[in-house]
Amino acid sequence: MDKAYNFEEVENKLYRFWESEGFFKPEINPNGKPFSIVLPPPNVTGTLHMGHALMLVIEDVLVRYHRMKGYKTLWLPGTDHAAIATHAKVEAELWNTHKQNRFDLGREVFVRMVEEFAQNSHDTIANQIRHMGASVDWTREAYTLDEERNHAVRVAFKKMFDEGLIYRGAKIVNWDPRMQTTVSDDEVEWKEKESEFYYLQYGPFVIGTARPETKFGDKYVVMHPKDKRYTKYIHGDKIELEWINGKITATIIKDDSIDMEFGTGVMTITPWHDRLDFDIAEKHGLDKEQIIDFNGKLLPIAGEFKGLHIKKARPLIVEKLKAKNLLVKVDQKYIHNIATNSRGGEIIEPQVKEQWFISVTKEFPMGHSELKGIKKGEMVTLKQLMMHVVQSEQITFTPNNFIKTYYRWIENLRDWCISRQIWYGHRIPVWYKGTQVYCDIVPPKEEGWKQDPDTLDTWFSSGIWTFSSMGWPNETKDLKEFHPTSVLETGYDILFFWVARMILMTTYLRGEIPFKKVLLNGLVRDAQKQKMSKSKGNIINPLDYAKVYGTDALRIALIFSTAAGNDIALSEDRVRGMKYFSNKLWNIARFVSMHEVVDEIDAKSLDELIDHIGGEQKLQAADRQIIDILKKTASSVSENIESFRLHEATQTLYQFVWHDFADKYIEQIKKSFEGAEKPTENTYPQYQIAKLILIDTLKLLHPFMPYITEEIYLKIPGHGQSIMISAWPNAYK
RNA sequence: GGGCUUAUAGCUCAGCUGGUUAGAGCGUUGCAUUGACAUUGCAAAGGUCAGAGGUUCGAGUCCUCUUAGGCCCACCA
Repeated sequence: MDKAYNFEEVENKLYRFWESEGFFKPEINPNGKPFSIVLPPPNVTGTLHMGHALMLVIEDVLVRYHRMKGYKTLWLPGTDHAAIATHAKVEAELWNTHKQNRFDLGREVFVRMVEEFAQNSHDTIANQIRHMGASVDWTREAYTLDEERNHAVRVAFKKMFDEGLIYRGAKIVNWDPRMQTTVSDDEVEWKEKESEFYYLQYGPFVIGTARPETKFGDKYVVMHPKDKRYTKYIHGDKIELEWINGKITATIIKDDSIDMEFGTGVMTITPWHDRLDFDIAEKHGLDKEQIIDFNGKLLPIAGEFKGLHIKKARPLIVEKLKAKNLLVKVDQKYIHNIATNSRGGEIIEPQVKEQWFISVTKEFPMGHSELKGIKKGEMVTLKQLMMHVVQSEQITFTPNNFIKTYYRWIENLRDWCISRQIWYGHRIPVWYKGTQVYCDIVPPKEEGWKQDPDTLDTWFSSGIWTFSSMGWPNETKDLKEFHPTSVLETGYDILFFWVARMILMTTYLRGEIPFKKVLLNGLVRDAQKQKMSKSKGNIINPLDYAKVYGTDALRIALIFSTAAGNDIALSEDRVRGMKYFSNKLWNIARFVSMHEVVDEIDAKSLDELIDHIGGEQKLQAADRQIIDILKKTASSVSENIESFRLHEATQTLYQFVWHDFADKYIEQIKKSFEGAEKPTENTYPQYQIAKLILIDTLKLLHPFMPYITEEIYLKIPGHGQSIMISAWPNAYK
């Protein structure tokens, strides 16, 4: 063996070897029980980050372990078109380089541009996945926006449309005036901001607002029915008052959603541009008027301010209010939260707009059901399905405290707005002709139908990923064999976005769960526990570490020190330490292979060897001891992997390899042969014991450090075809 | 406002269902060693397990409260 382990050379060589031999395919264990994971498809928005690396490692450990245990193991790879994220990225770049937006290019040209970008990202990402050593079955790769998946999306949409779960409605949505699209509640990011807070004279009342530019249409004044200050006003009373652009008639509304403690306890409402106001208006059947257009400019209702952008209009409006003596006072340092689009950063302007929604509270008769406790024909809602499968423990969570978070999210869940006005994504399979609406998988044959211009929220297609990636709606062989999947492993930050949506879509569309176990990993932070972000400049490309210390070192460093679900502070020291560990392992192998086996027996396993020498009692004390520790290590590693305590498994292995095997056992062997020219086996095969212990150790380490273990394994005389497909060492007597 | 979560050696963290002298990596100190490995070995220093109370034969581990962080959700006109 070479003096040093050359990981660069080995990694490329071995990955190609594994892949070309078909070891990543489930068919390598044709008769095993199925074990399946779908890779959370990375967004094609650029390159993979450390979080992806962690995800790949955890999943690869589970997959390699099960494969060695003889399971028919499928790890299905793919990438996600990520609709808005990819679209935003390309449009931003277009603006930076050419000062153009998508409307300047037109739909077709722009989409082609995004597609090209997506393809490049895909290629980079696929390469990175390979570098990490991920044993995914590339022959089954899928994309959330390829033709097959598009078909699946249409089928899913149509079914939900036909059953009335997808509906079109004018509701208040989060509108991004710059990107010209709606975004879902989950995509809204709230940012704290300090601004002025104005108190305005509204007839006999004083009302407070941070947004005077929305107040033109305010003709309802709302107070709490129990507020003693306002008992003389009765619900429905009309009062005349002077307002920004002249006299108006206001109507008194009593509603208990008003906070009596806040300000004067009185407010006016702007139903078109505020969710709470919208709800109050809906409740009492009040008028709603649009004040701001979809570009953020004031409409004719604003009178002289018409056509002005709200940012420019505000100071002018305040000035006018002041001149009219309607401005009572201004608080300067009012801190409130403003809604921004997490995909672009623009301030969200709530708007009432016709959009497509999935109803989570509408009752429908359950279709085909393999869910425990829910029968076909039973009336259910999507919310109930989502709750049920977790409450009944058909799906379990690790760490399980996330269950509570999950429940709370569902309890507060509103109908899911699934339409977007961006261009990159699955086009909504609905066509219009006059007032007619047509929904189908294929366009209507007659002329004159126009397709809905909107695209679907990216999470719609990711929601069906566990089965669309296996060929649904066709009942494929894979689907029958591998669905529901065994484990869904992903970051806890997309619990709502993705995990919950998959549960929703899968229980509804297939009447089964998407996965049996959910394993959530934490965020990878830098050594100072800072979130990695571009603006902080502390992003580490996983491959940078892999290049310096080897992929194996990076892999085991990522899982060595942190329990599932906790955030990881990844330090370079840790990765370097793990490189030293690879070196240790390499040198153990060198030592063991230095000595030719000259004994009459060349045993294939420790059991065989022990039998040969006449039973365990014939072993020397040191040998018996190390074999004993190995057995304990093996069973604890298996146990820890199965219960997702991967860090425990690696710590146990580290301890065993370095401190038990190398420091104690091998040092002891060296001593026992001290002075000898060249150690020989004689009658007691101690080097064979060491070799066999090494082989089992390599196997136990293989899921974590696939490359170096394989490289050593292949160098040991009498090895098998590959450690990847060798049997997991759990069968000691 | 609601929920989750963290506080263990100088630093970063393990410690699963409560059970003998609390562990690892890095760092620190001393010694050794150059035929597997200096990316080494042997040894050492270093912790009132945030604080208070409780349950228990026994608590870092369970319960209550306090203090100080972190995260998520809701969103205040």
